[in-house]
Amino acid sequence: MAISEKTERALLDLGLTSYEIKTYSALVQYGPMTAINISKQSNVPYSKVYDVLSSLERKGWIETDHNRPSKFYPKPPSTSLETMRMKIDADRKKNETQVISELFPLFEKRGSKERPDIWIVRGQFNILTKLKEMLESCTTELMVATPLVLDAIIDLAAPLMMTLKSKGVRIRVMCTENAGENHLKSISKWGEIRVRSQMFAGGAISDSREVLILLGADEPSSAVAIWADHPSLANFATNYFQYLWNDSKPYSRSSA
Amino acid sequence: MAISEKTERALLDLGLTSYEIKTYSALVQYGPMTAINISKQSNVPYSKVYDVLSSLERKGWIETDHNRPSKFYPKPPSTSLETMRMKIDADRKKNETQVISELFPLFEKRGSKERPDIWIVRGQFNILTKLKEMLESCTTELMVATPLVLDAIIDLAAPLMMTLKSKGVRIRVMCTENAGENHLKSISKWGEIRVRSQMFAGGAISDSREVLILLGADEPSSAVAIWADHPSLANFATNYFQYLWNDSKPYSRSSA
DNA sequence: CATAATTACCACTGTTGGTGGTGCGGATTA
DNA sequence: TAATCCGCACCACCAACAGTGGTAATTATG
Repeated sequence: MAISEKTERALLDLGLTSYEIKTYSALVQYGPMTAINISKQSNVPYSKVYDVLSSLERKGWIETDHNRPSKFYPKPPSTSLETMRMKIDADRKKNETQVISELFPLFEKRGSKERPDIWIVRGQFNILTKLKEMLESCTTELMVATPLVLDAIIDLAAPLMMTLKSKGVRIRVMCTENAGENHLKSISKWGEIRVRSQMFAGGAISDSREVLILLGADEPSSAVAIWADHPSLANFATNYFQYLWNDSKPYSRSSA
Repeated sequence: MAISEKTERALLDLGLTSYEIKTYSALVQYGPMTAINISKQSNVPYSKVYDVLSSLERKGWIETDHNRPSKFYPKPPSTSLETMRMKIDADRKKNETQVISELFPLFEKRGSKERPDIWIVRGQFNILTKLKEMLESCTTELMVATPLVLDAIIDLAAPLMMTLKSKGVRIRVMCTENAGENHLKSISKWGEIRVRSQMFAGGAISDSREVLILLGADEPSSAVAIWADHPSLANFATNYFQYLWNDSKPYSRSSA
């Protein structure tokens, strides 16, 4: 057998067909070959090999001299992936500007005032987006409680947090004791940290006004959160956070 | 009618179905609505509306209160696009690391020495990738001749060029007189420029050793280039470039 | 409380585009 | 002429989607 099922899945997701995967992985494993040998090694019908090869060349995964018989050379996976990313990003950017230029004016005209002030937000990515919205409008104070520290959140938040800090926003983060040392360190660059042994739900409070409460789920895709702009809910959450905060141990860096 | 064909195409490319497009654009145009009204405005069969709406919510294009009747709210297009980008990038990163971790060792083991030293490179993106490879291995001297200045190239090249310059590489760029002032200015940040009235083909020469010759085409996707590591071809190209260079006018910034 | 109206949702069918799979035939070279 | 190279044409299959039917749940109304 050729490559692991996981890698095959990954390549499929990246937009290769199963023939293309067989062909490329054969080239990578056994080195440059002619079409015939590729067909033998990869079990791709010979009459399809040229379709597949030209498609792979177009997509940037292989190169070919144009001799007779042609030999085909795999590019390094890193190069292929980068070419692919360039192509996709370029296409997407074009689409995005097109969409924004036409739809955003319509959206703005309506105004978005009719939005209610409490929402159920479903799905990890929607939650992250909401969180980002919150961070962008935060001006004086941010409180975060998180039972588990998600890489995704750190990645997303870090740059925004830095700018927040430079604007003088007080940032407090509370996590559980099992959080990784690395995460804590990177957080401590922009916020105060306290740790506690147990925590039941996560959340964020911005300016004691906006609240996001995370209701964890087994799968990230089915995660649910409540976002609210209600003063009362915000007050309640703020109070509760204060209580927990006072009941938690300050975290001090090993280097401090 | 609702939105332009171009935007519809763009949204399709971004992964929405035609029902989803109708639904979302109706929401953007007429503001938040209930399912029934959405069905009427968008001409999506009522019995399908909930499927479509929940799919749109999952993808991050709309939000909903969960009342009876539910009202549905479009998110700003910019937000939707960003959520989408986050999701795609995350998936892709996972796939990429998986692929690299498994395939790159195989690739390295074979070594890529068997590669011939002259190549036909097809397609704009493959050419750009090749160019990047050249830039990365360039150590002392770079010559570029370009009849038309492509934004894509500038974008790609600028950061690399800066590092090249800081490593002491001499960079010379030759273009035609009709090149835009902006482009020339940004190029002049990292290289010497000369302009001439006419030029028939573009190309790049790195360290008088590696050559890339551009054979223009009508469509960018069918562009073709020749890349070579042949000393003789490189010498010929270098000579020719020198001749053209001496025959061209230096470009001086208006601000200089 | 019973009934009608509305809302929310489910199940099925036909179509379509893309891919896997197979055969053939023209072109090129020895 | 024979063998190999290259590519086209075709069919079967599958997943995703447009489109159509209907049913359960909830709410309004007499």
